Amino acid sequence: MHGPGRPCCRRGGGGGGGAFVEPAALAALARSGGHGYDLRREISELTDGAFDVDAGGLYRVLRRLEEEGFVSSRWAEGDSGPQRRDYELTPEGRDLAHDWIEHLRERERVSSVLAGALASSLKKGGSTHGKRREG
Amino acid sequence: MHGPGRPCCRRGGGGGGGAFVEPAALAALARSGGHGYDLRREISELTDGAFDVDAGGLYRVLRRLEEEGFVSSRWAEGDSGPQRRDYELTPEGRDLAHDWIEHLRERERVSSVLAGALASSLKKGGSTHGKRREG
DNA sequence: CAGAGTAGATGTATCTTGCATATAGTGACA
DNA sequence: TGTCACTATATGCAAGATACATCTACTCTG
Repeated sequence: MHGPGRPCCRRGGGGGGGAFVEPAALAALARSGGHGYDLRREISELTDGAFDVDAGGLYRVLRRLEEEGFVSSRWAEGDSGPQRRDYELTPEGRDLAHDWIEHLRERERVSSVLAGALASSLKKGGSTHGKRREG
Repeated sequence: MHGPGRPCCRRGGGGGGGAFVEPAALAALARSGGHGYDLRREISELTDGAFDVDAGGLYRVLRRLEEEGFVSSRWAEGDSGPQRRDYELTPEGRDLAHDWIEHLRERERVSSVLAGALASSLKKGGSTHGKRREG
């Protein structure tokens, strides 16, 4: 997005500038903790159904986050069903979440600016085309 | 993001849900048209420097967009310098831009909701951790 | 046993991005 | 002339992210 080497949302190549699954997982985790399958519903509720995470992708993110020390997990003890893994944010995870807040705010702003620019230019151009360098 | 097969920002796999370069290019194009190198500055100005596109990536997007019929281009005729390619939005490109507006608005909303959820949960949890189910 | 639902995980294709690098014309400078 | 910087376009490559399909495993229902 802007600079490389940011601790959050920038790990190397590209991929959309950090994307949504990671912060969504963090947000759901910060709200309710628990296991992955529930986290998915939490995310869906948080965003009013606008953002529905792929289950496989969520587990993948959760495990990556754990590898990096941002969440910790353990198998739940009550075993009356399929094994559940309970996730919890670590202090580092909360720091990461803080970084994400700023990043998301900026993304919000960029989205807004871009949408606005698109809307105003399209309105001006109307049905022909919006090139106002028509000498 | 939500459904597959959307004409805009969803072409198959992943990649951040459509990302920013394409809509940024569209926005710059809708505002001023012109050639790629200038479009880059336009994007930077549009977003107050918050979003600086990689030049190579921009050209790549521009060409893809052209392949798909959303922009058209031709080599500029005044040749007192390196060859420039002038880009222009096609009517299809304006339709795509319209789709992007809605998509960006939603992205704006999701970013906002996620940032808000993160912020409020983190505040509640403070230094320990915010596990509690609103109860 | 078959089927559905919960829960977790992996494989793979496709896409996006950032960085490095190549090409090419023009002007500045030694 | 040779080199450097700037404008302008373009490609190669590595790193990451996502969607979809698929696999395992446990439980309950019929």
